[in-house]
Amino acid sequence: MLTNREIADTFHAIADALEIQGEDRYRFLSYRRVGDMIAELPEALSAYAARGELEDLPGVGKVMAAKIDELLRTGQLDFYERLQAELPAGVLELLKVPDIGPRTAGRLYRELSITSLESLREAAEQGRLRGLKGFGAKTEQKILQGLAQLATADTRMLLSQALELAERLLADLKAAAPAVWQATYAGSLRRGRSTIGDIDLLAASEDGAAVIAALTSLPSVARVDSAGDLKATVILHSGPSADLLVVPPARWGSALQHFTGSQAHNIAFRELAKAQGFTFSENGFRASDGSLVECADEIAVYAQLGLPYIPPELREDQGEFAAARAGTLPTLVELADMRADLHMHSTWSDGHAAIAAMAQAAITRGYSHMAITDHGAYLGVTGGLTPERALQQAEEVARVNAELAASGSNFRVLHGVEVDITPEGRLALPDELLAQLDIVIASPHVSLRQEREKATARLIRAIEHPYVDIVGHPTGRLINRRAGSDLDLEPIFQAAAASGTALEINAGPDRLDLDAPLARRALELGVTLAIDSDAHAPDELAWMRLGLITARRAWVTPERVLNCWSLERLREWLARPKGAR
DNA sequence: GCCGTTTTCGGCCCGACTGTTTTCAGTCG
Repeated sequence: MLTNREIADTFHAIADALEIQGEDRYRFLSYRRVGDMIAELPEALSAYAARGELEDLPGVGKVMAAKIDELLRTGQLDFYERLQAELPAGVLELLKVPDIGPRTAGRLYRELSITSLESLREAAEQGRLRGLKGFGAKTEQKILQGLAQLATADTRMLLSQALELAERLLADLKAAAPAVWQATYAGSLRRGRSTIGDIDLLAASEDGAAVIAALTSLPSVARVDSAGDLKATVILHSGPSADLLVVPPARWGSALQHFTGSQAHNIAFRELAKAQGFTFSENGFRASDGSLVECADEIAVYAQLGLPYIPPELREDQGEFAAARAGTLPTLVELADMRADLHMHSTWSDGHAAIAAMAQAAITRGYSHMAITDHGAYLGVTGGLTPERALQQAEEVARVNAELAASGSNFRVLHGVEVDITPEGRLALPDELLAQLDIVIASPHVSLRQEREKATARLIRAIEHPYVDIVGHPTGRLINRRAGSDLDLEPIFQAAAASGTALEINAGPDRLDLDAPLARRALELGVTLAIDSDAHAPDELAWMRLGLITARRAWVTPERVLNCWSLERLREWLARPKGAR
């Protein structure tokens, strides 16, 4: 059975092929929109198909539904096969090169028989491109540069890397350009996606040219790709590119809304504006008489169409407009709601700090409690806790709590463990020990390549274990390095909801697992969530921010998150038999 | 190819920057 990802890729390929062939704009756009929609879908397409709901999906009509159905049933698509026969797959690859779009790709294929990145490079090096009408030496150079860039920038940045880079760039820009009144990052970074392609920056200033000049002369900038009076694109020494847009302060709101996206959200928003007699752009709302309504903040942008403010993390055209109209937008969890971090390690296993030091760091972050959850001994985990050492650790936790109480602090440390889930779904520590601990996280660390059926049964068995409170990083994915386990998530979420087991949004920068679409579906099915740093050092408690952003993208409210509960409420929940939670 | 608070046909988001074509198409976000 094809995954949503594979089917989305097929639709994107169809859209690209149709566009290169010069098909009607709105025909290929409809394929692209459906591809985008499928990529963000919370449930497997087969589930919608089984319920006969394909045509209820936005942008899917009879034709699209039949194509999805054919892909699900046969694993291939006749229509797509025929397209591929007309247009070699290598031609679609050309679209990955910056500055090569569908028109250019089509001409390169038809006029120079270029069918791969390799043959494109040869043709450019031999100076054959400039023979084409409209192509000069400069264009040829740009294409060669684009090909080189493609070879280096093959993976997207982690959210954590992009945040750090953007914040440094903003600081540098503000220092170099006094004319900047306000500046922030926008794009997929502001929406909190788990990986980021390039950095989008927005600055408010009355002197756009000065701000653009300041950006292009920053030491961190390797190359200027384009630069006008209002926007510029630069390539950074560290590899990624950054786009800067400069607008007058009076247009800050409309520009920020425009530049934050997503594209799908913007299209839907602009269609709404149109229905109310406006055209909307980064400059504001233009009425039919030509007058312009400027918006200094985003609240005014949404208010113009009678909508409440929609937080950036929700702007994916995944139901946020309907919720906004109905007044049912969620009150998203915030950093200030977080009272605890319930998954972290100390020198008792593979962490780098003592329990007391981790507690101090947690106190500094404003938490009221935390759980220390060192690894249980199993297979390769070095220094994992044996039952004996776990009991010794309990004494240290008690000492730390006694010292905290003696110093007048109300902060408390819960004693837990992160126990391994064996390939069969058993736990790697004895029940007698687990029963004595305050909190138990069970996580998969080994045998992550099991068959779907086995992997699913394994996780459900752990979820249903009477002493498991949280399942940590449920899929085991590592961003850019390892896909998660092949899991049937619906029954897993149902089991978690029914058994009163929380599922984790692990905030580790390369985990973010569950990711946002999965966490959103888990929430819909009634699962309680935990958002935890999995810190191995005091500084890493700051990773909570990444988990929080991911949770917000999943429409998570504080009520549904263990970490947002008071210590009393959490203790009460932990003390209850699992079936009664 | 889809779709409906100007509905079942006629629309479909918007604008800046670049190169090269002296008036704009192509690309991008």
